[in-house]
Amino acid sequence: MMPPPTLVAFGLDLRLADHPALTAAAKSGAPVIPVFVLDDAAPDCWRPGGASRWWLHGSLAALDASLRELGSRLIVRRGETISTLAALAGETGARTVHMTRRYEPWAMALEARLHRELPAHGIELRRFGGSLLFEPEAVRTKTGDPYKVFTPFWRAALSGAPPRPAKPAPRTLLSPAAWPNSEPPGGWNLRTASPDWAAGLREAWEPGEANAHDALDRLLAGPIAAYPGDRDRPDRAGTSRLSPHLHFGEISPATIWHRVHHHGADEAGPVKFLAEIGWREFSYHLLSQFPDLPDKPFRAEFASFPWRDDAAALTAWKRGQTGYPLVDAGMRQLRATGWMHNRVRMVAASFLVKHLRIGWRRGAAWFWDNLVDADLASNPASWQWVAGCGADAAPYFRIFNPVKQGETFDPDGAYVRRWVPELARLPASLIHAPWQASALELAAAGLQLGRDYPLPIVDHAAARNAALAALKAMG
DNA sequence: TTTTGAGTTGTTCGA
DNA sequence: GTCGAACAACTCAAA
Repeated sequence: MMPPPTLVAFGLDLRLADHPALTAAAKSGAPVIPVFVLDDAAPDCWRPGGASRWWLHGSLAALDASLRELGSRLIVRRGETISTLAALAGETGARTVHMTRRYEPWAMALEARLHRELPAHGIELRRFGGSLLFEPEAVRTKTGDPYKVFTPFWRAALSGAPPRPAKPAPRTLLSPAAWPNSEPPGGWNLRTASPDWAAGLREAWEPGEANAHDALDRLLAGPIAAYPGDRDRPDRAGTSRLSPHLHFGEISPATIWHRVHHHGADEAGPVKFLAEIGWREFSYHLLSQFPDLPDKPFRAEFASFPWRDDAAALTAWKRGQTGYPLVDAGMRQLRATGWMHNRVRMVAASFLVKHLRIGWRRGAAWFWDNLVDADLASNPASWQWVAGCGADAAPYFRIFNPVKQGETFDPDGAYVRRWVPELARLPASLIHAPWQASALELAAAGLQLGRDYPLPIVDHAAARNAALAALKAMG
């Protein structure tokens, strides 16, 4: 007699390799029913934005295809999580649900409810790690408090036991006697056909576990050696581009950690790259300890900061029409590809928060809707860091100069030329500050400022001084 | 309890 | 053009 099947409820863990919840189900000898429940109505659930939904569609399709190679498949259902899982258990006779632990406040509340309420349906819930290298409660100061500064956090994390070894994907999965019905995810409208705003996403990305591993391979084959410097160059392919794969759990941080560590544990490139994985860990550590992170400034005095309400400026920022080429290039890259280079994210975010003095939550909301790697830990933690109200935040006088940043990190202007083509014919010496071009130079570049490309919507020096004054007044 | 050293990513000014 | 100092003071984490 076959034991009752186990439901493996997928979330942000859309992979087969190094998936403790799946591996445990496979090893138990019971049939495995992989399910994904889209619960858009869960309270405060931060439903994925447009770019994330596009990615989710592709990632679910890839997971289903991988499961079919093992003779299994992915069952997808849309609805309230608890009743949907209970219904599936009723249809299949399942008595156990496996899932990977999550750390978003709404997800932790949902898991607590599942833990409480599933037994009434005769179902046992088992939760597993796998989305982080270190569980948040495992990294504590000597007094037992959570860390609030990155460097001691990461030092303490690295000084303990190394992350568990990555598990291989299960080689076989037992099928149930009969598969329950699955909805066609195509009917979920995760990807809208018209208007086809996703053309740029398709060109830039391919979701799925295999592509996540390809991205890691590419990093290790070359860019990792020059990572400490090249990661800051938006005109080069110096970053890993792993963020959306990691967000959706197509690859586990433990897999990354061990492969990078094996590649060169003491070299500057691997150390720096793993520190970026560390920032992801730190953000989750913060979110799990301070669930208000997405909504409230970590430093409470910022609650009274007089953010400006300037709809026209906000729109100009979103559209990449601020008149500052590096900011505009980044904002257009975001809209076109669902991603923005990290260095440019800092500059664009700083511009919104300091030059325009528009609140960080407005910026975070736009990023949430447009990033394929939109993440409820990293996104608000990083915005708060830039705004100066976060944990371990930049000092208030640290205001990025978008011209200087462009000249330093995009010295030839290649990045700006790519994303702001109306400036493409300007020489490198003018491309980050086109308003300094003479009439002759503008004519030679076929450019009329104010018509083809905006004049700066604020003056850098004046905006900088106003931000410094406002921040000083708050303290 | 008190003390001490340190803290992702910058800019500007004046010598 | 290059360099060091100033930009503030505070909080965190460990000794």
